[in-house]
Amino acid sequence: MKKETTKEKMLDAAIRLFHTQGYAGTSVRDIAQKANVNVALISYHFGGKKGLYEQLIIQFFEDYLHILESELQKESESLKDLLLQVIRALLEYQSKQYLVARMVHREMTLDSVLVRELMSTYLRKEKHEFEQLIKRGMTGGEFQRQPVDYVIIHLRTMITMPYLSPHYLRELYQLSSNEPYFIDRYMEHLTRWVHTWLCGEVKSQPYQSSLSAQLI
Amino acid sequence: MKKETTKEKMLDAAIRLFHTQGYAGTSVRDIAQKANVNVALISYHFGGKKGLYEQLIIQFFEDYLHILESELQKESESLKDLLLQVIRALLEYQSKQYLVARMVHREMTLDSVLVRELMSTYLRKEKHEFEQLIKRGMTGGEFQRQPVDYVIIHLRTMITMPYLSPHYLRELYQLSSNEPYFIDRYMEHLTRWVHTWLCGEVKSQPYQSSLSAQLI
Amino acid sequence: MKKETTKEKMLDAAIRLFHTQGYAGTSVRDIAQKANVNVALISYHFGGKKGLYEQLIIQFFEDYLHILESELQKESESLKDLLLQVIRALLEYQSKQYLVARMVHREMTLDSVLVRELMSTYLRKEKHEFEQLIKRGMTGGEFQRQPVDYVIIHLRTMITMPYLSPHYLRELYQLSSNEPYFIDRYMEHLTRWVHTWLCGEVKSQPYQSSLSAQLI
Amino acid sequence: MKKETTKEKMLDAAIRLFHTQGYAGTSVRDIAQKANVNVALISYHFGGKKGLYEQLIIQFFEDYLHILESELQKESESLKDLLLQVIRALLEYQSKQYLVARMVHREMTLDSVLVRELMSTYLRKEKHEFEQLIKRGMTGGEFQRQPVDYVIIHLRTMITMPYLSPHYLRELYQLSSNEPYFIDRYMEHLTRWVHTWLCGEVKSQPYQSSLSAQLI
DNA sequence: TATGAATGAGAGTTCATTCAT
DNA sequence: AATGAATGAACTCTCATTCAT
Repeated sequence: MKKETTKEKMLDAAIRLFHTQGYAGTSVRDIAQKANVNVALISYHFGGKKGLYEQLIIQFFEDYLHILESELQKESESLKDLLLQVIRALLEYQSKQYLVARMVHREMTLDSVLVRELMSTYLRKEKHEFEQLIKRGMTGGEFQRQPVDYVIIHLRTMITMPYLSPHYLRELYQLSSNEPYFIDRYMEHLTRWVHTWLCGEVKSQPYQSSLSAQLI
Repeated sequence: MKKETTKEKMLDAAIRLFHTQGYAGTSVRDIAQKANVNVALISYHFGGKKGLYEQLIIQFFEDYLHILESELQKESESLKDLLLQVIRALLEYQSKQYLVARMVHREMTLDSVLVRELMSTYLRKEKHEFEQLIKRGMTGGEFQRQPVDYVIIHLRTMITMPYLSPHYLRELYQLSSNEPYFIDRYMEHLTRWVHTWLCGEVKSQPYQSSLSAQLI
Repeated sequence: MKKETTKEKMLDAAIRLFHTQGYAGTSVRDIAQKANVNVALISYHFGGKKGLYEQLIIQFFEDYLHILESELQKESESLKDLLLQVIRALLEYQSKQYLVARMVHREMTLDSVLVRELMSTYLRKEKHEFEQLIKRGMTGGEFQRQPVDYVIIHLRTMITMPYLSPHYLRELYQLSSNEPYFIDRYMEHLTRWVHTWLCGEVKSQPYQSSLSAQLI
Repeated sequence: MKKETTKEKMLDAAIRLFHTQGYAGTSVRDIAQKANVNVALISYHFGGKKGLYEQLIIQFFEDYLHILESELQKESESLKDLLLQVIRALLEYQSKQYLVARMVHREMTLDSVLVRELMSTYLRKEKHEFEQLIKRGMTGGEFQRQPVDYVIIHLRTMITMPYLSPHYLRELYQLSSNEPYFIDRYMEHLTRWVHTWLCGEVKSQPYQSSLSAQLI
């Protein structure tokens, strides 16, 4: 087993606590205690609580965007398949580190200088990439013509929802947004959404799914 | 001009600050200063910061549920129209006091004792009401058969989205979730969603809208 | 006996500690402990350690300048007597609160924003008042003509010396700058200085003083 | 170009910072950063912050006293000239390393164990040397009889003044105590002081100086 | 109701020093 | 001789609440 460095221990502890209690609700002493390291090391290694926090968020967005862009460069039979592939990749990435994902998405609901900066760098790019894809599909006739903005908003809402409302899903539907099982099920739903909504395909027969039959 | 009572001044100030900085990020001194009242009065009137906070949240949910339930008792031509009427009412209610709405929805993304209590009282009821409506529609053939849970999750996600991601909408799409204009536009989108997704109506012709034509 | 208010207790304790250990060498806990009050009250009443410090210094200079100006407006037989009267008044004022005086004069040897501000407000005025007096004496023939600046520097140096070098005086000469006895003795010296140096009076006979005879 | 050793770099940085912010107001990290060396080296080379500090002060006094004593052993026409020669030598020494001089003289205004030790070793010797000189002059009739102690205090005050109040001189009189020009001008003043005060010479004519005429 | 003072706990950060390398 | 990490104590200040008036 690989030994965790002090920095890693601190990052891990911080993620857990920020996720549960939020940034302002978490003290550096909490973090240090959970990580079993000296309190002063947070300032030493990250330049303070805020620095640690921002490092986590920025790292998340860097990786998130990298996945989005590299997925979009892959080849695919159709734009529809490409889109579904991208969606799945983003869900899986978030699922893999769902604590950070939840922390980040909640942070983005606040109105702060940091949030505005993150918006104008990462989310602007994300929006641009989605736009390109959707517009190409519309031009090529694969996607139905409709307001692009609302499509993207709708799409993004559904991609982030499991990490913005994990407790709602868990408490009321016994769904764990961080388990692979959930992604498979959720992808079914999203696939249907892409087919009917975006491509305008007529469903010739009633809904059928071995997996989710019991939920009807 | 009506004079604001001390309690009202405090509530107003608290809403603004909780909305901007979150609960833990707001101090009672901030609130008292913004409300221009003595700090000790927060403990006196609300039994402390937490009491003030909970009062705001509970009041929101009480009203929210009341609207949901009273709308559901109204008569309507079809369940589809009833559903759309409910959606609009909930959007309008949240829009009317969007600061509280944003505060509440963000709070629900945390994991605390309070959240779990709110879930099991208010959101459980909300889920139940939606379930009744959807299931009735499916039984009667008005709605397509599909997993009810995912429909509700999808529905609720779209109803709360404008108040969970207001800054995203504003920064990247110049959309203000608290303006009546937005609700009209957003309802168009949701109406289409209900028609195609829930009712399975085939769109015989390309998307047409005088309002949003320029967005295509 | 009059009861000391909390603010007064804090000011007293702060003076003693700042005097002994300097500003940076004194902690707010030291002050609070010595004053027997809660630490938080320093921030509450003075807006922090720095605020308390500055209040002490500014108060000193305000009073110092007030004494200087009011003494200068008194009537006197000669400018020489007026000057000596002013010197004595300033020495007595400093002696009365010698702890603050020492603290302030030491602070003025540092180079900080605060010091520059104090210089350009209080010490500039002090310089101006001295200048007026000296120049009047020179014009009237009472004082010998010589570089005014150096006279003032010399004068001020001697007025502040007992409070800048109290430990030197105490350790090596057993002189206590805060005792009335010292002022009388020191005034003898300064009187001679004013007579011979400023007025150019010839000393017709060897030095005679009942008080200081033993020191020859 | 000569390369500065690590120890020298640290000493230089320390002098600058102690001079500006005082001992307690300067952190070892400040020093290490300014010197561009590792923090731990301060403890390694000097046994800690205090060690570094004391080394600077003791070095200053050692040199100071050495100059005083060696100047006093030189031959001179008169004691008056010898005294003036000593004064100039001490001013020049302090001027050469005015940062340390200022730091040391300010430190001596505090009340600490270190200060008392320095007093009883170096300043006691300084006092003794001055005493010898003055008393010899009085016995020989060259100096006027008067209280020796006050003469020495007065003398020492004027020798240290430029390094105790450099900012006062700079801000209000545009005088730089560390420039050779200043010493020349200041020596004029001190020479006059020695002549009139100590030797009791009658000034037969008004003050005349090509250098300072404009200051009258 | 309303106020300003007071409280004790805890916040984040910096401190001088020590340690293993 | 030099380094970067680590330590535990101390720093100033703010926290939510309580108290007497």
